[in-house]
Amino acid sequence: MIENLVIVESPAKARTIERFLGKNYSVKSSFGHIRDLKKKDLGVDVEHDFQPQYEVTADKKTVVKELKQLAKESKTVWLASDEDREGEAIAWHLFETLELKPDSTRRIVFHEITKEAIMHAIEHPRSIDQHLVDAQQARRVLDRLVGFKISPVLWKKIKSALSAGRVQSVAVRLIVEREREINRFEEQKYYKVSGLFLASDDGEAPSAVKAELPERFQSREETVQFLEHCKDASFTVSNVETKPATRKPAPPFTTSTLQQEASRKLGFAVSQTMGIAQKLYENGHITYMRTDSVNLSQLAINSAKKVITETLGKEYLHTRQYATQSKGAQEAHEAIRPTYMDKESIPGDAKEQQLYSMIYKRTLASQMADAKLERTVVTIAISGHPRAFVATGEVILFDGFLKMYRESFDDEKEDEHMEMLPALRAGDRLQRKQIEALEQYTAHPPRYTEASLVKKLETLGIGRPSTYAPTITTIQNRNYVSKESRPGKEREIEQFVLAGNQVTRKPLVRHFGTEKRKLFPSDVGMLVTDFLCEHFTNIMDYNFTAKAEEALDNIAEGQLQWQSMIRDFYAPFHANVEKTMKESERNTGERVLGNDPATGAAISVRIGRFGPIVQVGEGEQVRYASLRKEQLMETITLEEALDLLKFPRTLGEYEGKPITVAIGRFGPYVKHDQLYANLKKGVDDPATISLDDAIARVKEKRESENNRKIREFENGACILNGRFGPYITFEKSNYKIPKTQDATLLTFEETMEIIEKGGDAKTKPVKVDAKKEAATTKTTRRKMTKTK
DNA sequence: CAGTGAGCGAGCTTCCGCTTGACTT
Repeated sequence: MIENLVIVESPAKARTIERFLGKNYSVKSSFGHIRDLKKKDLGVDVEHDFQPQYEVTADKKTVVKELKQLAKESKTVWLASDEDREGEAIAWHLFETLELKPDSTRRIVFHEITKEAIMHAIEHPRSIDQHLVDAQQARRVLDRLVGFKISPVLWKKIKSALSAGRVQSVAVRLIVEREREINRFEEQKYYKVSGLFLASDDGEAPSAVKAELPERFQSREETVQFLEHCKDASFTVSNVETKPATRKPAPPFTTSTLQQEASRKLGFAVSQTMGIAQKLYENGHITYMRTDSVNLSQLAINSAKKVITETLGKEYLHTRQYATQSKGAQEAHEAIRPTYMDKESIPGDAKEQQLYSMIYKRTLASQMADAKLERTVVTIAISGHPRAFVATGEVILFDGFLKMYRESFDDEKEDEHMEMLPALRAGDRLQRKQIEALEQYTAHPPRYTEASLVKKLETLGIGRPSTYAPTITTIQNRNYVSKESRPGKEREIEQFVLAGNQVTRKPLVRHFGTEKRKLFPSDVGMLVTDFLCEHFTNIMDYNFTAKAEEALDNIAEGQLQWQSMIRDFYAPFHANVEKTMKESERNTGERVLGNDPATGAAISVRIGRFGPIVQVGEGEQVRYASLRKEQLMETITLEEALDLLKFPRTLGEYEGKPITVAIGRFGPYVKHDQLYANLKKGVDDPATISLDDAIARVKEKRESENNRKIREFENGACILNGRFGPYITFEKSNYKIPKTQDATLLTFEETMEIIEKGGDAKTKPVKVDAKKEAATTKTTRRKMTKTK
C-alpha cells in the first residue's frame, strides 16, 4: 500500500519533487496529456451537443495502465499538473481515466519547485475546476472542427494530403503576404554620403571624426555636385550636444525569446533550440523550457543577487520583477533560467554549453543595473551649403548589465557600432580628409526567419510555447513554405570619392539581397492561402484566435457554457464547408502566360500532381516542365517559362548513346545511358554547355560512383559507401552491415546472409510520392545528427 | 548522400497542445 501518489506532467519534475516529499509519497508523471479526441474521424458528435469522443492516446496506454494500478493501491492521489487550461484538463482526464474517487483525490498546484511551495500546496488542496476544464474542451473541439472539416475541402479542391488549421494556416498567410509585399516593393536608388575629418591638432595626435550626411541624394548629378562643392569648402563644428542615456536589460527568457536569440546569436533552428533546451532541462541545468512567463522565483532572484554582488560588486545589482505582456499568456511556469544561478558553465557538448551560457548571462543580466551612457551628436557645417554632416558618438559611463549580456535584434547592422568622438567644441575647424558617396538601394521588408515568425505569432496570441516549433515544422512538411538561403544578385554600383582635390568615380561590385535561412512560400502555400481567405475569411483573420480566447476566458469564469460557444461557431461554419465543397471549382491556380512565338501554342502554369509545372500546347503535342525552386507561378514571365521548356536538350552522342541536359528537382544535370550527373554550380550553364563539358561531367560521375562502390557481386548486390558508413544495396533495398563485420572483407555468402536476415527490418520498396519521401528522409536525418 | 517524375482501379491524408523517447538509410 502506498500512502500518497502524486502525478505531475513531466518525469524530470517528478524526480525533483520526490526528493522533497520523502518516502510517504510516490511521485509519477503522466507525460502530458493521456487522452485525446478519437484519432480517426471527427471525434466530436456534432449531432449530440458536440459530445467529445475521447480515447487513451496510443503511446500512453502503458503509462495509464501503470498509474491506474498505483492509484488503486494508494490512499490519496494528488493531481499536480500545471495550473493552466491544459493542466486542469490533464487532471480531469486523469481523474476520469484512472477512475479516481472524489474522496481520495486532491487537486494541487504549485508555482515553484521548492520544498516550501510543495508543502504549502499539499496543505491547500482544491477540487478540479470544471469551468477551466470546459474551456480546454472548447479549445480542443474548436481546433478539431476547424482542422478536420477544412482539410478535406482542400483535398478535394486543391490537392490530396494538404491541411488547414487555426494556427498553421495563419502562419502560412503571414509568409505569403510578406512575399507579396516584397514583390510589390519598388526599390529606390540613392547615394549615401559619409566623410572623414580630422580634429585640429592641439599638440597631441589629431583624432579622426567619422560623420554622415543624414539626407540621401536621389540622383548622381546632385551627388557629384555636392562633392564638387566640398572640394573647396571649409568644415566647422556648429553644434555639440551631449545627452545622458540609460539602457535597461531585457527580461529573462521565455520559449519565444529564447528561440529568437538562439537564432540570431547562435544560428540555431527553432526545433534545434528546443531539442538542446530539453537536454539541459532533463540534466537538471535549467528550468522548464516551454513557458510564456518572464517571472523569476524569489529563490532565483536571491541567488542571482548573491552571484552578482560577489563577483561584480554591489553597484552592478538591481533586482527586478518582470511582468508578462504577451497576449494569451497562461504563466504556469517560471521564465527559463539556470537551476543553479552560481553555475557559470555546465558539462555537455558545445551547443548545450552555448545555449546554457546564453541563458545564464541573460538571467543574471536581468537582475543587474541599467547601463549609463553619454550620447554626443556633433553637427559639422559646410561653408556655402545648407546641409551639414552629423557625427554621433557614444561613451559608456557605467556598463551595468552590458558587462554580462547584450541583446541582439533582427534589424541590426554590423557596421553600426558607435565610436568615441574626440573632444570637440562649437567653432572648431575640421580638416577634411575624404568624402565618399556610395550608391545604395532601399531594402524590401524582410522575409521571416523561423524565429521572427514565432515572434509574430506570439504577438498575435496565436500558438503556445509547446507548439511554436512543431507548427514551423508542419508548414514546411506540407510544402507550404520552405526555409532557404539564396545568394542574391551581384550588382555593379558606383562610388564617388573626394580625396585631395579630386572627385573620382569608382565602379564597385556588391552583393544585394542575400537571404539566409529565410521562409519562402511555395505555389501551393499561396494557392491554399488564397483559397482559405476567400472561403474561410473568419478563420484566416489574424484576430480569430484572440476572439476565441475571449470566449474561452468567459467559459473559464463560468459565464458561458462551452457547447454554446461551439454551437455559435459551428452552424455558419458548417454551412460554409458544405457550400464550398459543392460550389467551388477545383483550383490548380492556372495562369495563362501567353503563346509560344514559334508555334503559337498556349503556355500556362498550374499545380500538377508533383508540384508547379509549365505546360505548352495540348493533346498529342503537349509538353511539360517543372518550375525551378526559386520561381513562383505568380511571378514567372513568359520568357522564363520558355527557357524552362528548352529542356531536355540533346547535345550529341557519346559512346554511341545520346547525351541530354535537363533541369530536375535538384538542379541542372546531364543524362547519359542511365547515368545522371549534376552540372557544376557557377561553372556550367545548362543553356550553353558544350558536348565536351557534358562528357567531362559524365566521366567525373563515373569516377565518383566507382569510389563509392566497395564491391559488386554477380547477382547485383553491392557494398557501397554511404553517409552512415558502408551498407549493402540489393534489388532496390538497403541493408545495414552489423558493426561486428568489416565491410571490405564481406564474402558473397556473408552479404546474402545479411540481406536474408535484414528481411523484416529493411525498407519496403514501395512507391511513394517523391516529395514526401524527400521530406521524411530529411527529418530523420536531422534527428540523427541531433542525437549525436 | 541520393534523387531527376508527371493520376485506371482503392484508400489514405487532416487539427492544437500537453509530454518524451524511438528511429536507425
